Amino acid sequence: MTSIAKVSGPDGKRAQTKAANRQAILAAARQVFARIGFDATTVRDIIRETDLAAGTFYNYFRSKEEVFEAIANESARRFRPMLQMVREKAQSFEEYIQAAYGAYFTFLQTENEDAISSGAPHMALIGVRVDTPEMHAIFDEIRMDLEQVAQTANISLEDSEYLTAAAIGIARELGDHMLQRRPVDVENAARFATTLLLDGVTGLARQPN
Amino acid sequence: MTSIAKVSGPDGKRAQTKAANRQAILAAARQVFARIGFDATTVRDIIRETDLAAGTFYNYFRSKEEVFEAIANESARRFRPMLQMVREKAQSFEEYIQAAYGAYFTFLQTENEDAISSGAPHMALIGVRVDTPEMHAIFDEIRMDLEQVAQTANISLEDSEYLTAAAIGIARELGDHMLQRRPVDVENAARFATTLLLDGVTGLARQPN
Amino acid sequence: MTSIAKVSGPDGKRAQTKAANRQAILAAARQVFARIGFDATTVRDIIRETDLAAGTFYNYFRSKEEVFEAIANESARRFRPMLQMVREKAQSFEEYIQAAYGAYFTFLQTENEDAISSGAPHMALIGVRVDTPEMHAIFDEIRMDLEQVAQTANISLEDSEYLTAAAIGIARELGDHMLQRRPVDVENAARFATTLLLDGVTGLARQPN
Amino acid sequence: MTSIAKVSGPDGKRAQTKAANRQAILAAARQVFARIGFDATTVRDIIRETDLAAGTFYNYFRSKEEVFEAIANESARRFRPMLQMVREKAQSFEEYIQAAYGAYFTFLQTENEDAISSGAPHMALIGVRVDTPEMHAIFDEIRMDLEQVAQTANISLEDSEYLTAAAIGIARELGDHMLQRRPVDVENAARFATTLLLDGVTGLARQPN
DNA sequence: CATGAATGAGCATTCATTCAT
DNA sequence: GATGAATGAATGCTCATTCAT
Repeated sequence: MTSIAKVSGPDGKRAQTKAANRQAILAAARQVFARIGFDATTVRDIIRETDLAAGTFYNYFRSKEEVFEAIANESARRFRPMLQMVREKAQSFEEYIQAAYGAYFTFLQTENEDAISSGAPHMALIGVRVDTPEMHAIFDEIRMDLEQVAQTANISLEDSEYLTAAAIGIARELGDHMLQRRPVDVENAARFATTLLLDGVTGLARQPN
Repeated sequence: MTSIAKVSGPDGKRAQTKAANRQAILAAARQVFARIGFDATTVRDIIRETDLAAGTFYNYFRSKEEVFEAIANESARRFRPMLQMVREKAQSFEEYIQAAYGAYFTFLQTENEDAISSGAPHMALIGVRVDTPEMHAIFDEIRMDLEQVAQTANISLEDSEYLTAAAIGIARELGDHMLQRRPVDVENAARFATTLLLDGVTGLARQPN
Repeated sequence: MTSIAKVSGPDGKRAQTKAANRQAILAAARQVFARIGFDATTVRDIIRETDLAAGTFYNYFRSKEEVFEAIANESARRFRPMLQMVREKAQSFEEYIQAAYGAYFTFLQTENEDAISSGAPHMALIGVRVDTPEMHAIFDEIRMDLEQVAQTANISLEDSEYLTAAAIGIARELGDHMLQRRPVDVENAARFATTLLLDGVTGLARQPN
Repeated sequence: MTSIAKVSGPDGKRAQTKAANRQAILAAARQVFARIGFDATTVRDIIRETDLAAGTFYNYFRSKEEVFEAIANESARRFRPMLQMVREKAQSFEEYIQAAYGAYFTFLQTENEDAISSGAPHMALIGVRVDTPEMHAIFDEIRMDLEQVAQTANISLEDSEYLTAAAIGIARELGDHMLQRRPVDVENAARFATTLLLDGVTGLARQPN
């Protein structure tokens, strides 16, 4: 129950209630998605987690897909600036990778803070792990960044796709495991991923944890 | 339509029918899952792809989840021997990695052969990409294999989990992209993954595609 | 309650039940349409008048529109042969008109027999009073028949449409009133309509009821 | 958008607003009824065609049925004086019929002027074609007028109901078709209906269009 | 065992109506 | 008196599952 419907206090303006309700729905959706997964979630599940009535849902979203997109886009919108900052500040390929993994894992931790403390199982879904236009844009950004170094490193452009895929695969899978550990150690995960991507197992052997 | 039910011709051997129907359902399920995805699939969708009647489904499976598990376990059961062979034949860490990625990508290609030729979109889901007990067993096997080398390479045991995760992340993501390319180039993907895992970008730069 | 669901007697074959259920739905729909009108009717209203379950409706029809069409087409299919017989037997324009009105009013009475005895208000809707392809075909038939005489009577073809409209208007409105009277006097209504159409008020004045 | 609500300009006379809003709702309702039909119309459809808010609707009407009745009654209230004038001026039965049909078809054209120019499909519904007390009053008036001549023409009183029904049936059906023609020829329709009612097909044959 | 129609719970969605502002 | 968001009953429809044949 997260809604604040029917706020009638001194500052309970219409607009505030409306925004609050929207947030209530989003919050409820996040929770339910995390708990039972997107596909299993019904609109009823979402509003049930709320003080609102069934019909009210449709004053804010047209479907659970739309809520999901809103959540995902919101995540993406929050993540992109971080990535941009990383790109702008990075002085070398190594730095870029290091900072990018750091940003992603930090972001992942932040996004799932609620889920982490409550122990919800599906949390990894509520990260950056979806196929939204916004998401694809992010992945393309990463790919373009990597392409630069791919050329520098004399790796044929054709495989920049594979390299991006691998980098993301590492991020995703490692991220899932990182979120399961207590305490959640962003630093360690980022270092691990960076070293692995740059130097492989060979590199990991050289600088043990 | 893959079922053999109601075969009453001269060679309509009754004895086979039962096993054949089970296979018919499994085949139909595989197709539908690949076409529209697991969650969108209904039991009706599956039996419709069959000569069988609705009720017959429940003579073989209790739910679509059970069919899915059966498919997944079947995949796992097919993949495990491959992995074991890889482990037994490998003379070094490098060889193991190389052979394991080769086996996985080959397996992926084989499993999705139908989907590949028909251009179905959800094929990646029908691979080894699920959380089944059988699946976990596979991942644990891999992890144990990697742990050996982790020790050898002087990487702390604590991170063998991360290493496994990363290796699997690379396999999954790279596998998805590999399946999208025409022709599907298993060799290339395996080489790429192996090199990256062993030596990282540094290694890739040394031996371009 | 008109359904015969779950007939399990000695002759209770599947096929029979199925046909019976279809008829049960049609009968129920006819009743409800007659009682509260098409638009006010819901699918639930229809099945409630039945022993069947909600979902069963959709085993037979895709929507209430489809039931309605089935009813209307059925009516049309029953009426057309009558009209054809009329056309074939008629030796003159007068005979055609007389027989056509007679056929229509008889048909109307028959169709609404249930409604007449139960006193339902919307019965006129369940006659031939709808816009179905089948219906239009009937009206076109009538128009073509009338066009023949229109030429014979030296009335410009352009107005055969008006003449048909007028003839039908008389039939409809008179039919409604006929159905309200007790006893329902088909003979009288047919004679009245025929005389009016042929000779107008002038004619009516000459041969009072 | 026909409402004048929220006019706050220099000439925004408050006093008019209330009456104006009522008219705005009526006008909007007329449009929507004409466009999609009464049953398909929702209160929301009506207010959406307005500058007003959803709740405001209920300050003026209790339901769409009430709006509809208001429209119908308004139509009736506009038509009755015409009919009275016809009755008062008519010197003979023929003149009465002629003038009455003329008045009705003219009225029909006027009422549907908007629909005619915009090509809306449901226009015929928005005429005099409903069962309202006001409507019945009109029909009774007509019937009483006709009864006079019925006696004069030596037609038994018992059938004045049928005669009225027939006259109205002709008017309705002919009216529908008249509205479909371009240009809408009121004169012609009135002459046709009059001749038919008075002398029937025999009469039509004598004075072709 | 196979069949396939019946079942009825459950979901998405709409909409008239209310009511705090 | 106007506003427009909230309400929740009502509807169409789907689908897993059962069961008589």
